[in-house]
This record gives sequence, C-alpha cells and structure tokens, in this order.
Amino acid sequence: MESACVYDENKVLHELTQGKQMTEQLIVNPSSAQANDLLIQMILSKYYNALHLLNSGLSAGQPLPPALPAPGLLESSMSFGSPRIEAFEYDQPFSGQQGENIISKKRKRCTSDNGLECDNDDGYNWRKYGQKDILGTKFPRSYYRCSYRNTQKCFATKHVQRTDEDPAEVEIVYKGIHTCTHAAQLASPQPPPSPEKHEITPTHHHHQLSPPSPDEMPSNLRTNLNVNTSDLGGISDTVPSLIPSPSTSSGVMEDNHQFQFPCYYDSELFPFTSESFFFSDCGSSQSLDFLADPADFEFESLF
DNA sequence: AGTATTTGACCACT
DNA sequence: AGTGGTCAAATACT
Repeated sequence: MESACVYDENKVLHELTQGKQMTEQLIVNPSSAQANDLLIQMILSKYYNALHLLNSGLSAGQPLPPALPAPGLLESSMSFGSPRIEAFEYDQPFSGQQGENIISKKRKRCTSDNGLECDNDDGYNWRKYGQKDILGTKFPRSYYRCSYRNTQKCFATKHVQRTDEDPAEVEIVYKGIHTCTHAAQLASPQPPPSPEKHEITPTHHHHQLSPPSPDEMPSNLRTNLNVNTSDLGGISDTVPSLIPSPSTSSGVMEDNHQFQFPCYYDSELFPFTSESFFFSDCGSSQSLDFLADPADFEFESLF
C-alpha cells in the first residue's frame, strides 16, 4: 500500500467490457426476475471493481478509504469492549435463499475475552432486536438492525452467530444496505484502519460478488461517479441510478448524501455488501471474473 | 428520563 | 407443526 500504484488500464477495460456484455445480455436475453437480479448485481460489481481499480491508481500513494469502517466508532454507542479481530473470512457471499436479501456473509475471529465482542466492530451503529436459538447450533443467533432505522429509514440488518466449531469465531450475515448518514460518514476518507488480513473465499456456486454499499465508496469517486443507464431501457427502473435522483428513490434521500441508492429493502432490496468492496489493493488487484468461470473465482486479498 | 437489551410471543414460510 | 425472523413489553443501564 505504500508504493505508488497506477491502475491497470487493461483490467479496467476488461471490467467495463464485461459489464457492458452483461448489460447487453440482460437486454437481449432477459431471463427470470431472479436471474436478472443476479445479472444486475454482477454488472454493478464490474463497474465497482473498475472504479476501484481507477481509484487505486488515482489515489496512488494515498491510503484507500477504509474497506472496513474504522473500528471503534461503534464502541461508544454499544457497550462493547475493543476486541481485536484476528482474522476475517469473507465466507459464502450471497448465500441467501430465494427471496432472501443476504448481502454478505463472513466470519470473524476474535481474541476478546468472551469471544462475543467482535461482532459489532464494523463501524455501524447496531441495535439488537432479537435473539433466537437456531436448530442444530450450540449458540443463539443475535439479530441487529441499524440504530438509525427509525430516524433515517436505514433498514440494514445483520445477524450474528457464534460458530459451533470455534466459539471465538462469529458468523455475521448482513442484509440490506446502510442509507443512514452515519454510513456516509464512514465512507469519508480517513486514516486507514489497522491492517487486518481478510481471507476472501467465496463459495463456488454463489459467485455473486457483492458490490459495495454506495455510501462506502470513496467519496472522491462518489462525487464524480456517473453511470449512464439510459441504454438499459426498461431495466433502468430496476437498476438504481448511481446519481441521486428523486425519481429513483422510493426512500429517503438525505441532502448530505452525495450518493444514494433507493430504498428497496423490504421487498426488492438491492444486495450490496457493506464491507466487501475493496477486494484488492495495488499489489494484488484481481479480476472478478465470475462469468468466465465462476468455479474458478477465487482470490485472496489484504485489505 | 432516555436509550439499549432481553426475552417470550407472534407471524410467515415451508 | 417446526423453524427462523421480528415485535414489543419488561428490564437494565447510563
């Protein structure tokens, strides 16, 4: 991360070309709504990846915005300690069932005293609203929603569960995207968090790679981002415009959001991961080549 | 007093 | 009927 890096033009072109091809496929050969949704997600992944590659070059010598929200932001509002995340595993992205809006799924391993406290270090403010014993698991699952659910109509949720194999490890499943202003603040450039290793091992069958929550995109990109969806015709109604537009939003559009997505959460939630966009740094940028061969889609990255 | 968490009950889905 | 997810009243905390 220290050495200056220039984005790989070919890689960017590759990503954009794939995005274009997928868009054409969507138009020419529309499939089921679910398949179309998947395609849309992949298209956006391509664009996001291209943007990130560009950003890597543009911000050469500068730290990237944090892929993970800065730890510690949450601790003032949640009575949790300061667990140290030992490892991060991006596990089974998009493993949601039909109609399920899982946007990311990952495991964290903690070294806190009780092994429970690492599940709230993602920088967002979560409020626990339920706990449930899950069949076949030793530990109950805790359900959290964004603290700004009521005030800002932010419907992001997650559930956290300790794994049977290793109680120190928790599995976190995120649903929904943050639309709260707090999320936007997290996306602002700031000193990068202490380096953590993130092992990203998407499962073979679910090769949908979640693009980032838009409010976590680099602000310098957010301000300049412009994705033309005019060619998408009818599907432009289902693809959230990256440019805030009253007509695209069924939800709240905060004035201070330079970049916002529509609120589809309850029914047609658009699946963006909250923490999984910046897969690569300058030294290990990867091609997210799901379409070529999803089974081979595998990468590992240091954030 | 205001806010967050806990927990039993309820609901939707299969 | 069983299960997972959510609600909401009670409780705890600051």
